[in-house]
Amino acid sequence: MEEKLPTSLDKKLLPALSALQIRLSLRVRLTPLAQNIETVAGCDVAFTKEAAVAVAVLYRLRDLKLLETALARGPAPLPYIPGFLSFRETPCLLKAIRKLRQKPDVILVDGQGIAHPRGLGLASHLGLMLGIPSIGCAKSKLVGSYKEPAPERGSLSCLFLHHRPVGMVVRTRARVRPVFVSPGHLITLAEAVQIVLKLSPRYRLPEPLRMADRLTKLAKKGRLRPGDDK
DNA sequence: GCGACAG
DNA sequence: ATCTTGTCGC
Repeated sequence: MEEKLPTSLDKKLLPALSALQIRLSLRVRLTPLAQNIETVAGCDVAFTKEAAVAVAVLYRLRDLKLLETALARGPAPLPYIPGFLSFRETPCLLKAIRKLRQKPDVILVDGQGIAHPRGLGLASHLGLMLGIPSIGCAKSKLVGSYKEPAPERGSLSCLFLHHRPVGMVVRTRARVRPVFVSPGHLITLAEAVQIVLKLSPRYRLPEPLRMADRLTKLAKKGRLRPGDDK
């Protein structure tokens, strides 16, 4: 006898989560980085039924060298609901990022920063919880409007929401679909864009996100040693 | 009523 | 995101 429908959540849950996002968004700060950035962490999650597996990788920005990796497993609190992704992925991602031996200067996240209906995308949520500067780099947009950027690598086009610039549509590779960059926390849009371009010298997605995505899928299928590379 | 809709 | 074979292109 099935009593609960996977798609029917408590009627009071989403309104409560929306209120929480609005409250948290007021704490997000879009300020210039206080110091030079040496390391950037990339993170991603993969799901299997109700379980989630997250991976955090640490890169040295200067030469894009992989310094370390961390893995964590956990449950998926909620199903995927547009606008509430952070409540599904944040728990496991936090565990993985906190496992890194060295604290990253910046966190790069596969999702939106402030380019969100209530100004608190996954990247902003994670940065705020950790108190670390964060950048949102999504493969597609959630909200806002923009003009298609030029086909050359490095071309930019502002993403607007309510007449306000909340992100930048960035062409990281010539003639390839652009990515959507938005500041998460403790960083400016301009700084976020520069870092993403620096981390994407050859492929559409920044190296940290490509690596995190690859490791996350390896961990889901085959086995992945606690401390393993490539 | 008709689209849009991070992962 | 996840489910999946072959296939077009550099």
